[in-house]
Amino acid sequence: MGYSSDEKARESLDHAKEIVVDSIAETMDLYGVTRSAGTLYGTMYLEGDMTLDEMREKLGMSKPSMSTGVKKLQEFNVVKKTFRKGKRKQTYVAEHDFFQFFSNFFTQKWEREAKVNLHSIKEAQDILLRIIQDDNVSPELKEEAQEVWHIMENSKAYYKWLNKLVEKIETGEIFDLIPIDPEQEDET
Amino acid sequence: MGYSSDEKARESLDHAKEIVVDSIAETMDLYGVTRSAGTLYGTMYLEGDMTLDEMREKLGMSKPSMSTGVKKLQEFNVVKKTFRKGKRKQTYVAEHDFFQFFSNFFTQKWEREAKVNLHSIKEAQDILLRIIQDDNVSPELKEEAQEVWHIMENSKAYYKWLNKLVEKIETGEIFDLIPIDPEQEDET
DNA sequence: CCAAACGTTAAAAAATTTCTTAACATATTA
DNA sequence: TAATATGTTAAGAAATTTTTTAACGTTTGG
Repeated sequence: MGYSSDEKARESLDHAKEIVVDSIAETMDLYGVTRSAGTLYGTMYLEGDMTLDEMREKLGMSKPSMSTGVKKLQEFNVVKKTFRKGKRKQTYVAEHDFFQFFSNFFTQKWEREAKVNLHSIKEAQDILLRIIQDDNVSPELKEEAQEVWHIMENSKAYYKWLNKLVEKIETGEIFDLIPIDPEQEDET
Repeated sequence: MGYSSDEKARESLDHAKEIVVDSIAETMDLYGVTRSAGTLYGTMYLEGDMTLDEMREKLGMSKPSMSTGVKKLQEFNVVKKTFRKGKRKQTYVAEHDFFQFFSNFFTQKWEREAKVNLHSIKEAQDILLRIIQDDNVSPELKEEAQEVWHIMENSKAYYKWLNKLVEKIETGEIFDLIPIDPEQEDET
């Protein structure tokens, strides 16, 4: 009894998962993560911890693809290795707290942005200063150099703010400033 | 007098700009914007308003590339059309307030993320609920459906928080919560 | 200590994306 | 109104990225 119902239900269940996994993949695509890595993350998010072979089977892709996909997700700090008792194969688990995902993903990028750009600005401003202080350079060029110098100088405030934002997120202070809404009652 | 100095100075100045433009392009690459669009933005940021032909010449690329590049940047709300007096050609200007850039760029993505995912979750949860309430489905499958339902339910809080964050940024409240550091004195 | 399993790396193939050339539509000016 | 300038679209070419197959080293279990 209910055997055929189970078959249909299984199909529905998988379909429901697919909808959300695709949605997660599309979202990650927005931020420059490839769709397949996004699908991988989404799948692990809903299925729980998985081995490379389980991923391969689920996504219908090759094992090296899974391996490199997982590696990329690990770079973003949203997937970690785990152990499954008695199992020989390595398993991996997706960060399933999206707040933590947000934190790990964006702070890493913003930190890098601030660092890289502040460094470039320093380098560029040094060059510009040498032009500005060189008496053999025409006033027109000096003025242009000064303009560019100022544009760069002004942008520093942004990168410094970005670093502050990163800190507020890493310490969790951000959730004092912008609280997470309390959970609603379950409907089930 | 100083003519050869000017030539060298011009070269230095351009080099200084390039360093920062490259840096900006690399940063935008981090967020999934192509390097050429990033370079385009960075160039406009330092050079001021430009026509498509000026971009073409500066970047050494074709005009249609410039056209599509600008269009993409407009989608991200970081480039706008402007008018240059007496000029027939259309000019474009890059958002040169990085705080505004940040706001325009990320709130758009986060808004989309929240909308797309909340919609998918609704759709998926409807399907899952039908399984859960179907008496012909085996308890094992029901339980799995319920587990997945809960995972999805829990994630809603994140998307709601994301919408709050977007609002705080759009209204500028975020800068009350995380103030921009006061500018330092000029060194020139 | 041998054999099989596992995961990664390397090279080749496939797919996608980006860019260019060419054609087109629209608008401007003479 | 004709001729030219401007920007976009479309189709093809080029380049890059992603994926797979194959080979390799390492580990584990018999």
